[in-house]
Amino acid sequence: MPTSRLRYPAGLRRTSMTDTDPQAYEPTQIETAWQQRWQAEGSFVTRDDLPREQCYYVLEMFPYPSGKLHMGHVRNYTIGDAVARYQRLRGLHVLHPMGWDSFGLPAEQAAIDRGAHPKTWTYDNIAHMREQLKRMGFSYDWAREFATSDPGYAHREQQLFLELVDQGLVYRKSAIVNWSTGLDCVLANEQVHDGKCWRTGMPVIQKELPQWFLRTTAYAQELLDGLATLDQWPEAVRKQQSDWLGRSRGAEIDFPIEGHDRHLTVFTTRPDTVFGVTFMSIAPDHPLVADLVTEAQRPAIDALRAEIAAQSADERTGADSPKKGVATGAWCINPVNGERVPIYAANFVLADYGTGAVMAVPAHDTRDFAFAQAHDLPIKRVIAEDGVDPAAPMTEAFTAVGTMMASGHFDGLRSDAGIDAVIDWLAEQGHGREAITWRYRDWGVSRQRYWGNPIPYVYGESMGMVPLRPQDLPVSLPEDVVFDGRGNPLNRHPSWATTAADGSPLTVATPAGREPARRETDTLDTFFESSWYFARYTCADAEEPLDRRRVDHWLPVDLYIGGIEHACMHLLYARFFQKALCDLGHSSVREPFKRLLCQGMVVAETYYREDEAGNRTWFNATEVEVEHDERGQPLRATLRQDGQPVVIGRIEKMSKSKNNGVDPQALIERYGADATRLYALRAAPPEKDLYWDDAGLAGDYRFLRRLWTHIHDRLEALSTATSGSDDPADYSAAADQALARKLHATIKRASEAMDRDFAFNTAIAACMELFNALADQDLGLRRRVVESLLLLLAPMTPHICAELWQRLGNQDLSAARWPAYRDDALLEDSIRYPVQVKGVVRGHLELPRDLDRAALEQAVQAHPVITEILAGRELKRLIVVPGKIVNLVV
RNA sequence: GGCCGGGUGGCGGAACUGGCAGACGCGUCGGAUUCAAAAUCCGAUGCCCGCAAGGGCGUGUGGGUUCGAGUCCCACCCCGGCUACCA
Repeated sequence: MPTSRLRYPAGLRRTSMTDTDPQAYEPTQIETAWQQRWQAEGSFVTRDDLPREQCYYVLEMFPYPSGKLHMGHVRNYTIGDAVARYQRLRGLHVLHPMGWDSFGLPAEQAAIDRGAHPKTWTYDNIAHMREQLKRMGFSYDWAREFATSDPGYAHREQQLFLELVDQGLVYRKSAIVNWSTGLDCVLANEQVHDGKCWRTGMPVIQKELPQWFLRTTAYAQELLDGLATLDQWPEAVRKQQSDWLGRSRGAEIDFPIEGHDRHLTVFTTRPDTVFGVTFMSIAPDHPLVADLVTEAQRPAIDALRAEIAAQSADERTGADSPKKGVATGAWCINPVNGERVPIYAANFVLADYGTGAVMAVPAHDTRDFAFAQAHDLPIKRVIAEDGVDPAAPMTEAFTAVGTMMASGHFDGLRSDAGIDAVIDWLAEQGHGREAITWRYRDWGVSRQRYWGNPIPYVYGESMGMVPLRPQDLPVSLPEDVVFDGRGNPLNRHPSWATTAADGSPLTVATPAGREPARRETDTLDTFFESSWYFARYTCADAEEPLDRRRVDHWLPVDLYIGGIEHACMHLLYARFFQKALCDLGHSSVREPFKRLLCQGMVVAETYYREDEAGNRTWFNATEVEVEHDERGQPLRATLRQDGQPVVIGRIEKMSKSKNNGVDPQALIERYGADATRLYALRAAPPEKDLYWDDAGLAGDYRFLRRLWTHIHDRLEALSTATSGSDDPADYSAAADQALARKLHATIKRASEAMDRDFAFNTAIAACMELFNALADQDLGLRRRVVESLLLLLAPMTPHICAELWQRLGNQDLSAARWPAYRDDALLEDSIRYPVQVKGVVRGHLELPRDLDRAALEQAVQAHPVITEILAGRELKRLIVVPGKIVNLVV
């Protein structure tokens, strides 16, 4: 029979008949009651005055208030909450804050689409999502909540911006920028994915504009070095950041230009090949090109430059875009051997990396080799390949280590050692120097948008750009703005840019008095706000941007949880910011996040139909009926509405476009927050993708209800019994001893799973196993086991555990501690050894635990099980591993 | 192309340093209950052969090391993510 999704579980459907039945599991009632109690008692408000070793700071990446919670949030925040509650049970004082990354473009889009003011829209969303978070039972310290668009936060951020200006970390320059055609706005390099805007997917083009930059590259080396200390970060993130920083060491070499008194300076990581240069490549938009080009070549060069200017970033730098080069007609001299080499302008050379010019060594560089072949340029071998005739014609570039040749007095040197030798020699001769180049660029922070934090600068007619004085802050956004989707609304406001806070005309001081001034209308990239919010949580009430004592008390964050998609954006900006904050005197902790957990995506099945044109209509799982064969394999899917088949598509990340999302609100209403949390934690380890399956969630709901019913059916007996000993030795019945041992085994498994890598899934499985083992054992022991289960599950499903704990007659669960286990309590007197023959298990034998190897071997050989297995075969070798296994070799 | 993950039943996933593969959950099948269904409870469930006892095969593929390999080594295939002319 096909199963329908999102069935009402029986316990909920009967509400009208049973809502007075104190025995029924009613998640909504229990959960909201406990949530109100936690709120009223301020259960999760955190102090700042306890010794740091007794404290724990767990943080999840705060959300953009898009309107309502989605499953990704639910998963992320459930993981964080389970950790927070676990650490509290462990006796630690936990800081677990929440807030809102509330500046950003969707608010303006909503204004354009629906006429809602961005501010109203944003704060309405926050109010709704806050209620959803509370309904999930997350244990946040709401006293520290803020939104980054709050005047208080924005004001202090402007103060920090001015401090960064004083520190020399802010500058403005005209630059070629990534311009999103979707947003009408500049993007940072990190926000361009595959040549497209990371938010809208619209093409990104190159445009020249004056821009504000943060000198992030000043910290490039420290950002790279710091990665080595982040040993509790996933290797993948460290690798991505390291690649993004992209440090290369090599040499800058000056090539005199023939007929000019200037040099063409190149950057190379292979100075050992400098004797093999046969041409030069220069970026077409390099400033020297105009001076170099000969009249004959000018039309061709201009054509190449025009082509590049018209290209999008994607077309220009895509891997399979054709490589084009045009001779400039100019030549330069290789300073190491006096050879004359032509200078080409080439589209694959980037003006803003290195020096914007490259020395080309076709014999030892794959791309130069291809270019030389295409343009019929000479290929000159200067590194001999071991075991290969150096005179033989080359069919491909040799890029590995070999022996230097045709390189003057360097001949015979290994090329890897030659790098340093050539750099030293070039420096002596005055032809070059050692150089380090980074792929990482300064962070462009200007955005031509309304709903962002204004950059606190003004422009005077004679004074030019001037930072505001701290006493002139804050710069507040005007409320009366028009949103029509065309450019920056701040720019077109009639008076905001020229009016001071008190309503008078805006002026700026000059040596001769005051002159009219105009405000900067760019606002800050929203990554700016998320670069220091984790520090502000430690002192959300501080008058100053940050209270150093409290920042240093709580930082670094013990565990930071979020998606890996922020590896090179948020996580790198935040690390940069923390270092800058240190140098501004706000902190002395240079790395903000001690341990990082990147949770996987939430994925779900997709269903669709395709029309003749290949357009797909996607259906939500709630609209679809799936049939299985008798093995449980899905056979076909049909749309409920018309009974006609739909295609079962791939499993993909939940998204609007694939219509495979699930609304957490509906799940909470139907199954409760505890069941939803339990599923999010149980169905996959945190760092792996979570496959969404409503039937799985229903199973978790059933587990909770079984737990509830089990205790209630025995409530009178259990609550009047005294919690018994957990020591197997205190029981005589085998079933009691076994249960006591299993209790220790379960606590051990759960504790290790939590401590090692937050493997909630295995911790929960262990709890379910222990629950399944409950039968008619000793009553006191069973009470002990049930109480332990409630404690072990409390981080995951806090409401039901707190409620049952209390109904058993206990004080508040929050005063209790995570149960302890003893290794010696889980050992049995005898061990059931598997007996293998040629690696295949053929039988078992039960032997006392404390036999040593010799005694064990004797016991094994004498055992009838062995004799039977060996019948007719000769034992060649006997392997006995105490405590593990018996293996017979025949 | 480069880098990083990952391939285990019908599905999600277990398996600490090599030691009984498939814990736990879902699904499926059978049974109880029911006028009937839903819900609930009990049982079975890696695949193949067999009435059964039992046997054979099994952790992407092919080799190797070992008494013993999901786990270690070599080669390859497939999937996912990130990155993409960085000199």
